[in-house]
Amino acid sequence: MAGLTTEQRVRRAAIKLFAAKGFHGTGIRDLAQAAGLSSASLYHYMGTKEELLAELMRESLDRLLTTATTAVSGVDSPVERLGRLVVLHVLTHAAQPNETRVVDHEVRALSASARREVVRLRDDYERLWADAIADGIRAGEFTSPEPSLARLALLEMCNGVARWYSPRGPLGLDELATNYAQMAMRLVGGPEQALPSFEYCRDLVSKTWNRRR
Amino acid sequence: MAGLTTEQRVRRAAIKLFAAKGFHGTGIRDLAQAAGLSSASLYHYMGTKEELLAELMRESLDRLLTTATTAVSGVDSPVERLGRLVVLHVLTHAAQPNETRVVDHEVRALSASARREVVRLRDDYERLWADAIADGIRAGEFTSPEPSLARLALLEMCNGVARWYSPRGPLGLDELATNYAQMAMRLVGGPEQALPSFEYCRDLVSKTWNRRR
Amino acid sequence: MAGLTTEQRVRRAAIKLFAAKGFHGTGIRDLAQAAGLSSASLYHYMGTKEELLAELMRESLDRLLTTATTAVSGVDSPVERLGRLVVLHVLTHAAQPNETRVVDHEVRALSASARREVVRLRDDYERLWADAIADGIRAGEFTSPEPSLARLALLEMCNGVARWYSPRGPLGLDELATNYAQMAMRLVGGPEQALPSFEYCRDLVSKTWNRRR
Amino acid sequence: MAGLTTEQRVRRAAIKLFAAKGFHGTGIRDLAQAAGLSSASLYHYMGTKEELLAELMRESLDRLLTTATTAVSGVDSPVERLGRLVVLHVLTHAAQPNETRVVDHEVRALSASARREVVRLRDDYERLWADAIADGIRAGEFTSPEPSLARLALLEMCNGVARWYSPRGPLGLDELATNYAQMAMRLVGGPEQALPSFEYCRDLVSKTWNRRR
DNA sequence: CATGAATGAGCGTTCATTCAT
DNA sequence: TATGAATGAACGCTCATTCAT
Repeated sequence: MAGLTTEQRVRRAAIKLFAAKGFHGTGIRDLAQAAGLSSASLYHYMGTKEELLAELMRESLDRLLTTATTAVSGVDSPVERLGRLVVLHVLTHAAQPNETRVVDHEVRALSASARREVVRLRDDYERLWADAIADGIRAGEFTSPEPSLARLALLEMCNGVARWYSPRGPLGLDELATNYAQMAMRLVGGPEQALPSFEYCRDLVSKTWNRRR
Repeated sequence: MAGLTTEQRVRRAAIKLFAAKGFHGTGIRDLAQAAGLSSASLYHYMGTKEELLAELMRESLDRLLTTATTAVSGVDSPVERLGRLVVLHVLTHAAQPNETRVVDHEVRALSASARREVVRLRDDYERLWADAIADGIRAGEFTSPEPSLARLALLEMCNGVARWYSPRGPLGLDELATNYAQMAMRLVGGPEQALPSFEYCRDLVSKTWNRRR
Repeated sequence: MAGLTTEQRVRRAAIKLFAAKGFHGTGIRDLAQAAGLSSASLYHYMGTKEELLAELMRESLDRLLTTATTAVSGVDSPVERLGRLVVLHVLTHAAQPNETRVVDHEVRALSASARREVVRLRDDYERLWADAIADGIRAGEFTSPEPSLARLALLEMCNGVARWYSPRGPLGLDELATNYAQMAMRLVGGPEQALPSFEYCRDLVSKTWNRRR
Repeated sequence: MAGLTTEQRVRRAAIKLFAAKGFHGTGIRDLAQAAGLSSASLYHYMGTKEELLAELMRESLDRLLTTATTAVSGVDSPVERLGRLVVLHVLTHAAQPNETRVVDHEVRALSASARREVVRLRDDYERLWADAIADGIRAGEFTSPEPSLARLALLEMCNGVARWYSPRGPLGLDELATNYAQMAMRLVGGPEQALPSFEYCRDLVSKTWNRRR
């Protein structure tokens, strides 16, 4: 925990606890204890508990969206674009499972207005996937009878990684990502040997998440 | 709500609310109101809130496991088995999204002992998938470099259905299930034209879920 | 429990539980279970919980007062009267410890009006002791500088029996009663060899408590 | 109430209410009101209601045991020892009737483990009495056919003081204590003119109870 | 910055009691 | 007689939040 500001410690504690026990299952006192503060002091570093959640979610989605936009912009090949999206998504979910779980599970805990923002970010992100799939079909590289279904299936299957992947397990990040990219390509009927550069994606993810808020 | 016993009304209310707001986000008074009772009366029909959750989860998983076991037992072809599992899973998640969401999201809210039971049921269920995939690979019908990854990817992708499918949307249950079966076959490199009987699976699911507890 | 009416079972259960856990520590459901009834059925045999307590206390005190009045009326000797009071009191407290404990501990749980009745009965009972002591002093058989103090000391010391006496312990009822009578005589400076008839008192107590309500 | 910390106010309120209405008859809201706090604030100054009770009882018994041990240690004469024990006990029960009533009445409300501690303290205390009586008999100064009975009778008779003594009544503490010492001596057949120093005992009690926790 | 103190509101649960059957 | 069903009120306790210091 050395080198972290108190605010960062609060946010880390929140992410960890919200991921592990849920937003409603995490008390303000749990948070305070995990951050090494009194519960009163917590309020120097956050608004309400719900505002903290909203911030964390917006930030996580922001990073994901930014990274993905960077990765696919200017890339013509839909195959390459979809491949990059899958690998980025999987790497992010494997490397930041707590952030990811919070984003995926706690939308319902947000107030209406915060939820709207988050949903909009999520929609923007999913559009990148939808576009890659649609372009791939148009270009004759993918064959999906129901492109929306494919998108949803792909996203859910990749989200799942956050729920079970462990760096102490048998699979390295590269194998994990490559396998998922292959499964994704198969799922949309694309060329499965055409996989994106793992190193490129890994560096992109790492750059995004090491950048301090 | 006609024709339901009070206990059933309580359980339905619990499933709906736990699915919508989470276990910790649902108060006993919410539950009572949704069931049309006072909060004191609730306790004629349940033990503690947590015991109610545990019962609901066990029952849902029990049904899923029973249905799936029925569907695959005695079937030799791994392709047919996996196909049926996918269709059953998708139909169940589309038709009973609340039960399913609770099962998938609220394991962490269970006490240690209840969690053990639920995890065991889930493990039994996943074994059916693992066996079908492993047998398919052995028989040369599937080609998956990492069978466990394939199983996890398939399950997560099918779970997702409960989060977004709406019977009022453009897709019917048959299209939904058939598409998922096709995507699943592609994902494991199997023969995608060999799809299981939708009617058979639909009847099985319907029989399981119409049976009153 | 054979041969008891349901009402008697209820009263016995109440006495036992009120003695063991206190009036406020005993729930209506405890009572029902101990009496072998549903809590609703209980109300066929009692008024409110508090009325039940009041009845039990009045009845116990009534018996004690009646027995004691019988034992001392027409007896001239204050020594004999005080001796009988001590033996009766001790025997009652040893044989009916639950009734006694309730009477001694739960006055505060009564409503004002019920408390008044109970206190009046108690006062009548204590008057018998006060008279015996005063007469003994007047007759030169007792020497107590503060007769009220002696009365209170005697009563409390005898009440204590209900808190610890066990028929399975080393002391029989006769030794117990005789010893207490001796200690009492000493305490008021009376002739300690002049002890009342144990058999007479035992029979009186036994007659009083075997009489069904 | 001036000069008291909030914690002390809470404890005083608890002692007063537990004594007056019993542990189970006292609600957390009663406690809060008597202490001048909200029921939530109460929990800054105590653990659970039951832990508060246990603390209060342990502390009261601790003081009693300490005072009594001080008073009798190094004293050879059993007559003097028993006399001091009686006077200390009576003074304590007259001066701190609430503490005393709680200790004497609410043992049953304790959890098993707290009860064990309290009973052990009580046993240690009663041993001082048992030793004084046994030594007195051995020395030929007391004549008690059943020493245990004498001990129990003495203790109960002295406990009673807390139930009725009022400083606004006709008796001063000195008369009260002296009379009880005399009655006690008579009860065990000891020399009743040999009474312990009232002033010594009064100062000891007062020192013990004025010491702030 | 940091926190002890404080609280209104609410938590899950149990209370004593009633009543239709 | 007997009870399942029902409930308003209260239980002991924790919640997220504020604020004076």
